[in-house]
Amino acid sequence: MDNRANILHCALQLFSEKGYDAVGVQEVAEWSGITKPTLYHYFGSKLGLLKALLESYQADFNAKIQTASQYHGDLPISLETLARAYFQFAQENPAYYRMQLALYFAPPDSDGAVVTASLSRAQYQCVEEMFAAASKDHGNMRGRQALYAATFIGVLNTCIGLWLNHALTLEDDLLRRVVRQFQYGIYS
Amino acid sequence: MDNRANILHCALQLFSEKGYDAVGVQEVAEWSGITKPTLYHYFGSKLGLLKALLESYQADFNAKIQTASQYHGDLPISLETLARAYFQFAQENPAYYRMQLALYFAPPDSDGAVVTASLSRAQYQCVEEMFAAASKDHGNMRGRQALYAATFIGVLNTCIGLWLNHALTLEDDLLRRVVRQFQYGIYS
DNA sequence: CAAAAACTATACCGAACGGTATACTTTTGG
DNA sequence: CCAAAAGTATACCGTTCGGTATAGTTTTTG
Repeated sequence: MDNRANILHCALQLFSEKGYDAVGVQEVAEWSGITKPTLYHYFGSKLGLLKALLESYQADFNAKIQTASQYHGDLPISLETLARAYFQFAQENPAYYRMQLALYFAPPDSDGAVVTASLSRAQYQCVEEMFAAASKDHGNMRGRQALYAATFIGVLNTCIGLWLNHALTLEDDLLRRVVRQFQYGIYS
Repeated sequence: MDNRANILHCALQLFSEKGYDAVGVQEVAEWSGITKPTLYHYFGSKLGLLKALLESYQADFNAKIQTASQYHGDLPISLETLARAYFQFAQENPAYYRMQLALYFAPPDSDGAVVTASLSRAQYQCVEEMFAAASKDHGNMRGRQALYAATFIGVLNTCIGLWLNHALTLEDDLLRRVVRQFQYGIYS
């Protein structure tokens, strides 16, 4: 068993359930079945552990969003593809999504928020570019790509947040409804 | 100067900027110009301090949302009134709103999330009841009050979150646009 | 005016914090 | 086969954590 991967896995579980600040290095080491110097050998510091964790997942996530946010001339299809990518990633990595969501809304001076900021910005930009591309076909959207990107991601995150707290299920039915509601709102 | 109120004020600033877990009791005491036993005299524990802080603000906030979420037969007006109440409270209490937002998305086993849960549920319920009342006049909405409440609050929180990070301004223009977009999405 | 209640500070508790110096074992490469 | 590099553990560092015992000072109240 790979120690490094195992530490990352245990850290993700703990961070996502209790929060980065509330989890001690000692605790991560114990859950991983190793000792602190081993953890420090691989990650250098507690913050280094968090960075490694974020990078290992976010690279994959951002790549998927990048692919899904390509605009091919049909906005409804693009929105649905994008929403599906978000829902699918969240369902495949619920613990990570929970942690990422908490870090995104974490206080600005916290360690977590600082590290997360740049990673989530890249993703946000992909979506904004999709709306910018679509606005060529939908004149009345012009100049509002940023707001659309933010609110669309916001709605998706709202749904995923509810799903993580078992307040709803991420069915295909919900996805289509949410996308349709958003899309009709734009056309107004 | 009232010590109790002063401690609450300083705690709010620190919690909202650095996060509940990352702030020590000692730190709050120093900023407040008092010592730890004084703080413990008033609040009993660190968690007691957080509870007192939440209750002192949330009572006011929930009352305002309760008032603003009354449905008087006109959904567009209700939505706008409600959105205005959210924006106004956030603008009047930016530090508190930042903290409350962070706590809402905090990991489920963290102290903050447990304390926040019940408070935010009351508010959520007000909004859901508004949509339920409105669905009598809008048949096609029936059965989706919960989803509408969640996504509407989600959009508002998205906007407020962006405003807190200086990514946009909460102008009346934005408010009307967001409300209109949401409302047209419903009618679809 | 005295006694009880409320308030505040000094000094301290054990535990946990993030992090490391040192040494020992295992693996790797010439 | 040996040496260098990588990996791991024991034991410890100083600091800060949340919380408190005790005692002194105000303020309120009978």
